[in-house]
Amino acid sequence: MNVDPWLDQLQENGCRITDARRAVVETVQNSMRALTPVEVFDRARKKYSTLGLVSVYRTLEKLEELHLIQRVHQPQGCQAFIAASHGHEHLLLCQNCGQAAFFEGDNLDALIKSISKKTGYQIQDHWLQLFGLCPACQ
Amino acid sequence: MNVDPWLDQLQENGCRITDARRAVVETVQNSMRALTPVEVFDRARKKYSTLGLVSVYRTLEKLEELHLIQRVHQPQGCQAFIAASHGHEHLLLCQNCGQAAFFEGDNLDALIKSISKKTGYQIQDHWLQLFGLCPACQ
DNA sequence: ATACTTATTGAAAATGATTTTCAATTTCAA
DNA sequence: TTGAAATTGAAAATCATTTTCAATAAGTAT
Repeated sequence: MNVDPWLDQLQENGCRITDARRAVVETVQNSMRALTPVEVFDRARKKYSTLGLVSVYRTLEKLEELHLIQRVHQPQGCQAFIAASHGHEHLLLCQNCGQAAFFEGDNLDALIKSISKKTGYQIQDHWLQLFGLCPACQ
Repeated sequence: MNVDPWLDQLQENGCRITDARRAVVETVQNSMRALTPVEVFDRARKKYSTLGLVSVYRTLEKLEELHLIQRVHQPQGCQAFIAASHGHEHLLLCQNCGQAAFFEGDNLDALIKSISKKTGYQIQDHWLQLFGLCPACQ
């Protein structure tokens, strides 16, 4: 089997393990911030120089399907990906360096119940994201 | 002066009021859901048939600068715009028909303080968005 | 090890969204 | 009414992403 759980998951879902995939997986896993496809491409190519951008797109698509990575929405754009949270966690992003942290412990039940009553909407899901400065950038 | 506050605002910021801008402004104001540039174009062209898509992009850009409209982020995409909220309000979106409602009254101070302490981040801003079904779609 | 089926590859072309360029037109202040 | 400057739509350019395709490589069966 593989050393890496993401590669395992890919393999279990009928994918073959290739150098291109290894390079993309490793690049995303090693990053503290969300990366765009081109950023993944540039970083991964330092180790695997013949990598194609198309393979980056395809691998990111697979990883997103398997919920191993998730898209990060920001005012500047929504093309970047980061290793996915486990369970119910939300993102906290540094507006200076982009460093990402997850947190849990939001309790929005009371709010959601109140909004549901006021608006008549049946609420199914929520997005919460915090922006600020990481310790190093303050 | 103009009847419409958005047109007033545009004018106050050095813009000229044209039929193209009137058509875009009216279209966005009359929509209960977020619209993409192409959707605005299609709707607005029913009243103003020579409108160009480029003018839609340009007018939306101006309206966003003036905080009269805001971009709406959704799993399916982030190209749509809606009339902006006034003050501190968040979006509630119907996942079936797209109808949007704003709500206020989130109190995240306790959560934010706690996350700030745990992570060391200095928190400056937050995004909160609810998804569900509007009364008509339930 | 070997052969073979099938997924994967990178390059190039195609697509789709958005931006820029430009000459003609229109707004609005003088 | 006039004229400077903003705005227009069309076409071209750009940028991100997807599709197509023939060559290659992974992994299963032999």
